[in-house]
Parts: sequence; structure tokens; C-alpha cells
Amino acid sequence: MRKDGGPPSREERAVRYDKEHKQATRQRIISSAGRRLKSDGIDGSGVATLMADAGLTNGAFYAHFESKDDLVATVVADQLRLQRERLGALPPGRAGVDQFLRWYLSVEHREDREDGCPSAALLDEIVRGSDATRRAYTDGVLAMADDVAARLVPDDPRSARTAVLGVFATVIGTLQLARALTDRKLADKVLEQGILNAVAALSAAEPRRRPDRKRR
Amino acid sequence: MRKDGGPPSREERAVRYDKEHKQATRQRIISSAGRRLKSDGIDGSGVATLMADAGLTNGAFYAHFESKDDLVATVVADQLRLQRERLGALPPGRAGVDQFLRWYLSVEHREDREDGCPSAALLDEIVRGSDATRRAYTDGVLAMADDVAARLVPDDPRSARTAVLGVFATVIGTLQLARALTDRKLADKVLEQGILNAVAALSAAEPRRRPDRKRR
DNA sequence: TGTACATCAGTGAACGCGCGTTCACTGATGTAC
DNA sequence: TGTACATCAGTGAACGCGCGTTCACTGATGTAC
Repeated sequence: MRKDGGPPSREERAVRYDKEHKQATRQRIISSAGRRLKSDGIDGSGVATLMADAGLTNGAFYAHFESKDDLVATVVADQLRLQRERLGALPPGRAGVDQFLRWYLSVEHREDREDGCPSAALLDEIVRGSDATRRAYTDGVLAMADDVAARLVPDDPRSARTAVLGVFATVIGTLQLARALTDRKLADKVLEQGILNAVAALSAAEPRRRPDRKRR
Repeated sequence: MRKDGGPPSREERAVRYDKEHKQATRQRIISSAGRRLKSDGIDGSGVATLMADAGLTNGAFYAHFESKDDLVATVVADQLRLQRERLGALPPGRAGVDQFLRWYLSVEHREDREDGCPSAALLDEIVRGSDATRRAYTDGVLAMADDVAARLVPDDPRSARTAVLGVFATVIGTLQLARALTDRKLADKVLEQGILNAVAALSAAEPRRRPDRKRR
């Protein structure tokens, strides 16, 4: 027992590891797992592989996560957070949305599942996933949708939520279909068509304005 | 050796089993595997389970298929054939397409993966699948797209192919998103929005006609 | 008609392997006194 | 300063289990003669 002022608080006590060491390791696992899951699928990625990707051995996994399901739900939330950040770094308003959309339906994104959209890579596995995973997905996608809605309709973002989700559905389906087709030229056309459709769906999200279709 | 007319042909020779017996068993495996794969995923469905679903034991599997991959590619082709048949049974022309679309984005379909669309259930696993699987998917989805295109533009179906694929992408993404969301009311709205977007995308597939937007 | 043999769809046990998870242990770093 | 002990992130072997695949065998049904 210390005689000079009681036991040290958790913060005062000297630590063997950096205060953020374990947290940083956890984040490293989450990030590399994000890439692996998007590349090989949820059922296709074993715990030992996920840990090796992070430079660790399988045994350490359960010091960071309750179960593989727990990791999956955490990764889903993290991946959607990254998507929001990606959008947030783009120019404000509709301009940023257009830019995001062009990246999303690019050939580059089609060819790179690992660093791409978690929805396109994992959505139907998420559907079959645990409640926690589906909840993490729902929360994440709604936060993202509300960000987009706020760019399109700053005065009343909520009014645009459903329309924005419709845009998401369109681009997710388009990217998946383009990836599945073995004919690359056809897949290119599908991406281009997807941009047209997404832009049309976007306009449904914006507030009513004077019809100006005749304008050139 | 028979003295009266040479060896029996394959057709003449008496058979221990119905001529169609093995073929029927194979089809039974393919059909029940279709339901199981859509329900539990490709990686989530083991060979022993797939065979038990068909009332058989695991050992018989390799008398019917070269490998699990072979089955998966076969099931994908079969499932898309079923979708085409489903569409083919509907009224001709655009009317049938509209009817198909309303079924596709119905709450009923959202809640029933097992008997529903293979694309919505499996597309991102197909993306990660073997070349044979992706080829089977590409062939199947193009055959289906050309059927739809022929209903919309009988004179020149090929011209509508890409636009029809855009409609497919929209409804597939919409159904997946609606299934993933934990909020059912929101999922209902997403389906409704998807119908609007799909109808808009459909009109892009149809031939140019006199602008008649002002008509009521 | 009787007997030996052929055919073949399907059985069920076994193969090696990777799965998710558990746990006794290591070793680097700290405190107690 | 020296020694005993505490902490704890990470190791690595092991658990039981299901995976995809192989294979010797069964048993129902046929033919040969």
C-alpha cells in the first residue's frame, strides 16, 4: 500500500504499453479484416487468416473480440464510417455527391473490391448475418444517406432519405452486376448506364423546382 | 454374344432404372440446392447438407457432379433459367415486364429468399466464384435481359440490352438493401422507391417516341 | 427354371484439412519494499 | 540496488467439428447360357 495519497488512478499508474497500444492493435485488425472480408467474403475468411493479415496469431483474437460475429459487425460499422469520411473529404453540396458517384461507378472501383464499397462486396452476406451485423449496417448506411441528403436538401434532409437510399441501391446493384459479368466491355456499358440511372434517381431526391426540361 | 442381330443399342438394352431416373435425381439435387444456396449462401452450404436436402447421402454427390464448384455453376444457370420461365409465363410485351417488376420488389419477395431471385441472394458470392460460375451467370442474365428487351423493343432488342441490364441492377440492389435493413417500414419505402426508379430506368430502354410528358 | 455374373445408383465410413474457440504459457515491463 | 511479484498483450498448441472429396461396398435389377 502506498502511504502518500492512496492508490494511483487508472490514468496515473505507469503502463507497460502505450495507453493506445491495444486500441491501435484492435483498429489494425479491423482495418485489415475489412479488406480481407471484402475480398474473400465473410464465410470465406477464417480467424487465423484475419489475424495473420494484421501480423498476429489466432490466439490473440479473443482478447480483442467476443467472437467472429462480433468482429464482423464491428468491421461493417467501420467500413461504412470510412465511406462517410471519403464522401466528407469531397467538395460540399451536390458537387461532392456527383464526384463520389463517378468514383463509385468507375472501372477502377469495379476492379478493386478490397479497397472499395462494403455494400457492393458484402451486402447479401450481411443479409444472412447476425442481428448485430444487420443493425450495424442499417445504422451506418442511414448515417451515410443522411449525409448525402444534407448535401442535396440542406433545409430538410429527412425528406430526401428514401430517395437517397434508392440511389444507393442503384449504384450497389450496378457495381455488383458489372463485377459479375465476364464480358468487360459489357460491364463498362453497365457502369455508364448506372451513372445515368443514378443521376436520374438523384434528381428525385432534390426539392421540387420549376420544370426546366426544355432548357438547352 | 448375341447371334440374332448384334449387340443391343443403348436404347434397346433393358435398363434397371427408368431411363430418366438418374437425370431426375440430378435435377432434384439442383433444385433443392438452389433453395439452400439462396438461403444459406454458397460457402454456408455444405455438400452433405445439399445432398440431405435432396434425400440422399453425401457419397452420391460425385456421381452427379465433378465438384461443388461444378454444382454451383449448374445451379446458377438453372436458377436463371427458372427466372426466365417465370417471366415467360406472364402476359406478353411490357405488361408482363411491369408485372414481373411488381413481384420482384414486393414485400413477399423480400421475405422469401429461398424461392426468390438468385441474383439478389447470391450476386456478390458469384463475383467471388469460379470462372465457370461467372460465365453461367453472364449467359443466364443476358438471356433474361434479351427476353425483356424483346418485349420492350421487338424490332431491335439488342439496342435495349444495356438499358435492361441497368433495370436489373436497380432492382437487385433495391431488394438486397431492403432485406438488409432492420427497420421494416423503411425497407417498405425502399421497395416503393425502387419501383419508381426501375420504371424510370425502363423508359430509357424503350424506343424514342414523341415527347408526351405533359399528357394527363 | 436356375445359376453365375454384370450393371450402377446410392451408402456410409474415412481421408486430411481448416474452422471458431479455449487455454496454459511467455516475456517484456512495471511496482513493492 | 536487489529481489519477489503483478500485469497483460500476444503465442501456439489443442479442442471438437464440419468441410470437400474418395472409395470399398450394397442391393436391386438386369443378361448369359
